[in-house]
Amino acid sequence: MERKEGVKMEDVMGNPSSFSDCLSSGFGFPLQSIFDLSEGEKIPLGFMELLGVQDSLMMTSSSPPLFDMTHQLPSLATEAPNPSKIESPEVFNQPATPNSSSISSASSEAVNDEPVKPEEDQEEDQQKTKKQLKPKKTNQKRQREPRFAFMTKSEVDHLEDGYRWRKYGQKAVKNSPFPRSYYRCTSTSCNVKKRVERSFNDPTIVVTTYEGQHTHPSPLMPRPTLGGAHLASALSAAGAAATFGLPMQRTTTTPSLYQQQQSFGIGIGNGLSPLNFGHNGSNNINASFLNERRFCTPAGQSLLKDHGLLQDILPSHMLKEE
DNA sequence: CGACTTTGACCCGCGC
DNA sequence: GCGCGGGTCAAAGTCG
Repeated sequence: MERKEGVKMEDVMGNPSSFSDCLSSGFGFPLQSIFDLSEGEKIPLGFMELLGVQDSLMMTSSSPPLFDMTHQLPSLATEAPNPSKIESPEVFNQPATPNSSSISSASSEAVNDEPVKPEEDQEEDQQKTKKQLKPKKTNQKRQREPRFAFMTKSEVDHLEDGYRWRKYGQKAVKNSPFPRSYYRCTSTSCNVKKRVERSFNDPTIVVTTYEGQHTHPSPLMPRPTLGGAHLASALSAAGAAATFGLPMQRTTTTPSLYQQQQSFGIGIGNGLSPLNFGHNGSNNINASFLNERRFCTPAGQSLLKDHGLLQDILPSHMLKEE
């Protein structure tokens, strides 16, 4: 059940227009252009499977939109590439508007995750590190941290997110010319990982998957001051960002690149994810943000029809909303 | 010299 | 059981 029951993007997105309506209402400005998929067109879905995404749904904004969404997003409309550009749907089924946004999700492969590993596990990790190739316990499945994935339109692979990451691996991705990179938070005792890869169909889109929760504040930047109409969503994203190290817009040596980034995500997670984001408590905001999402039922309805792990994760009353 | 990246090998889970 | 693909490790190389 771990891999097979991934929620396809079409399930997540449901009716595209409804989904965009949903987003619009959530963000307070039109996003239609972003999600304006022509009928019959497939919605992104490969990513979810690719990411092993499953389970419940949450959405959050992150990254540049976090701080300047009104400026960023409308520009997306004009940037939307020609859908006819899409190729090889059998491989990736890239969104019709690939640069439109980030679709993210968090899986709940580790429903019982805790931010901090128990001592036993830590010892085990250490042992594993020392005796890397030694046999592992057989009856204990490798537990995965909850994951949160999102797509970001960016020309740089490794988005600055306030945390320091060490790359520990890179693998070629099947059916994709772009490799997947594996990063780990450099902070000791922080076991957050992330994977970064480019969309096969739209190389300008970077798919970032965070796994685990930071057990420490960002070493590189203080929590930004947020305000204005998008505070709620911004904070929501900030909560996720704080936890997962989502890219946050900040001044860098390549500001132009970051200005091009556009992302927000649909977190697909277990009970933990949306509401339990953040190690230090932006939960309420997340919750309210999610409530907004929750009542955008068309997408949710469609989503919920795909059962898989969702049923296990979403509150029952959400399931009944269809 | 420490931090980080690259890269090939290995392990593990899953599907057939 | 076998093969495939994803994920991880760690030695070697690179960079500042």
